Amino acid sequence: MTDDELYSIGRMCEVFDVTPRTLRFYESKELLNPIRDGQKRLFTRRDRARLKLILRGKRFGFSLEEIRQLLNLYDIGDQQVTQISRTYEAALKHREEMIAKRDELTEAIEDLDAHLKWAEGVLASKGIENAAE
Amino acid sequence: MTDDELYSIGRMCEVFDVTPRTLRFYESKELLNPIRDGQKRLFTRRDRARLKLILRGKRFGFSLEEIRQLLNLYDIGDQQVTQISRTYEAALKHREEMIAKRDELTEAIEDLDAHLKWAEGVLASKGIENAAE
DNA sequence: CTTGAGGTTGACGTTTACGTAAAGTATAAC
DNA sequence: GTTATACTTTACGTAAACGTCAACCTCAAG
Repeated sequence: MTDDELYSIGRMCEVFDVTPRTLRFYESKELLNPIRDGQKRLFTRRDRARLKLILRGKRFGFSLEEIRQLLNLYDIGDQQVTQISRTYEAALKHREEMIAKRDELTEAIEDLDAHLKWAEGVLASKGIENAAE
Repeated sequence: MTDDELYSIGRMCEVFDVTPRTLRFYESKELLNPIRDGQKRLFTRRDRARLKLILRGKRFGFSLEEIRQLLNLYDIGDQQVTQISRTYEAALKHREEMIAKRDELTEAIEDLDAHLKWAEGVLASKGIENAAE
């Protein structure tokens, strides 16, 4: 296929805006499995895809452990059927969680909007008061 | 008004499903300002509203410090105009962040859906294979 | 009066998610 | 050959967000 290039740790850091420490840490936690060229790590397309998912998950407030569970879904190919269906169930739950989170976010945004509008009102009237002094 | 009841720390813990330690910690961080009856804390309607926002913020992956900034918007009444507009600006930025986060969540959900569908396919065919043995 | 329920203030411990040196290796460039 | 660049492992440090005692108060009930 295309894009089966291998990235050095430095390259990874540039592309994803993380530190080497972070990547090594994720490897130690078995979130990434870079191959080796001697000592050096080489990150595959799969590692890059996983890292993207990791960073995404983090932004949503998931812990690395939660994310680790989830990552299994994304390379489900080489698992037994029972394992796949377990992973599948977990993913379904996760999906529910994400949807709930999105709904709550929507609510929070609307909430914030209301307060922003109110603040605009306050700013306007206080501006007038101050201008009147 | 209505609902100006004061909650004990125990009551708060039941209602919001947190520990006393958490509430005291939030107070020490100036996220909550319970009044006192002697030594005992009494949480006002305002504290409850703030706690709700805190827990919400946490679920979205915001740090307590970020949340603290935001909380200011919600009782903006007794601030100077310059302070209000600063708070307002911060809230606008926060709003952008939340919207971005929601969009990304939507993307992530669609992404997950695709993988789920694929997994369904795998499960179906593997199920057939296994049934054929 | 003491007992229990519910609260208090320290203060040290823990987990997560890395940061930050310290010291060594490997390779390409001068 | 040494110098710079990029990387390595090992290991202690740190910030955030609480958990977990220990020792104390206090007030109503038996």
